[in-house]
Amino acid sequence: MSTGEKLIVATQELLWERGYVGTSPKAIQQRAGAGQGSMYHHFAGKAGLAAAAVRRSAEQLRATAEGDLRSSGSALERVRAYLTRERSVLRGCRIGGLAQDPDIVADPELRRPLEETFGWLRDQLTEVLEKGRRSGELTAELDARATAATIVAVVQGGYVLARSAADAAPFHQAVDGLLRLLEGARAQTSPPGLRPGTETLVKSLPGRLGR
Amino acid sequence: MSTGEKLIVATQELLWERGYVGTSPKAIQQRAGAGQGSMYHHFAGKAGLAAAAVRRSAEQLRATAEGDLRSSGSALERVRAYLTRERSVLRGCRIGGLAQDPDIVADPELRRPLEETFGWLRDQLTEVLEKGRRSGELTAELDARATAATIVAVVQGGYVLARSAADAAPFHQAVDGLLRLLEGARAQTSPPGLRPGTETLVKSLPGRLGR
DNA sequence: GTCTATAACTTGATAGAC
DNA sequence: GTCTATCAAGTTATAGAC
Repeated sequence: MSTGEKLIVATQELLWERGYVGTSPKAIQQRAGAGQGSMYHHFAGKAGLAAAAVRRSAEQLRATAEGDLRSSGSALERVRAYLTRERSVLRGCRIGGLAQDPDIVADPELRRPLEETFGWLRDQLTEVLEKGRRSGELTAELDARATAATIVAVVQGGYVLARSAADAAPFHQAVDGLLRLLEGARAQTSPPGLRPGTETLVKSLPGRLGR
Repeated sequence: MSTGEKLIVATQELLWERGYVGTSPKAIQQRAGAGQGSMYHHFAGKAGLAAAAVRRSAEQLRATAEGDLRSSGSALERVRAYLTRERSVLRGCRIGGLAQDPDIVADPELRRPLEETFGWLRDQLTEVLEKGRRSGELTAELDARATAATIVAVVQGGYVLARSAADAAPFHQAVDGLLRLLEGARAQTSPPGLRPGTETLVKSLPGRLGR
């Protein structure tokens, strides 16, 4: 691995662990096994190196989410795959965690990858939900765009609750609560073309929020 | 206001704006209009002062949330009051934002107010939802505890999305999506004692997720 | 490309005068 | 109680040797 690469990887790790404000060039150099001169030769200071590291982390997050959301199955199964993927909950989100950092949100070049990542993620989820709605899996009243924002927010907020409690449980509880609510958004009427009797409709109700 | 008070207030502001790692004793002293000696006379260094400030912010957050959740109305109306209260969305949560700070979560004295605040908040919401469930307003299948975690997570995650986008819209969208899902958790059968006809049941369905 | 030296400044705290 | 002086260590670079 080149020195430039090592510096980016070290910066990614430190940004995740300590944020931008809490990460010093010295710490980056030590972790990367590179000297001062190397760092300033390859990058334009701390901000330039951080920008490269944040863009890299954003790419990786996208690749991972893409795997979950493009899995086979119904819309709800894809959303469930995304929500229940294994995560290092107590470490938090590599991208979302940076949103709290004042120097990240103040610098457009550092903030843009965050905005783009969450925008892309909401777009992907919106598409999955909208397809589920149009196929008759989800209720016609579902607002796919708003629901997508809710899903992403639950994950990001779950991290906050887990780190506050030093325990992953609140994260999983929040996800569980969301999944139950989403199951309540399954269409009660059948997809276009079928005509269920009233009895079918009524019988399906008690299980609306069950697993 | 006493010098001790001024130092606490200044620290509260700076913790909100810049986090713990990003806040220096010097900045606190300047904002409070106090010298080095004053600060170290009243508090045991940066950590001690921060602990007092975090506890103060936690108390204030609780008082505010209590006002929303103890308002009159149905369970859903109380939850809605909490979720739609006016917030300075782009500033983020004074308490939740600190969960990202490595030095906050590493120090039990600094992290405990966060854990207690979110624990208390989830307890309050659980109680509101459970009352709604038992009264027949909400579906019997609702998991009050998990749903409470989801609600808190949406707010905290909404802040993350808004700060990432430098725009309050994603916050409001996430809350909107959650409120629509919660309306889908309204009981379809009437409270115990009433016996609605099938017609009423069917007619109520199309509005399940509407406003 | 990578290294060390140096610089100007900030950080977090202590000492002691008043 | 509040102030200024002082301090060792760290921060974010730049300069120039190799």
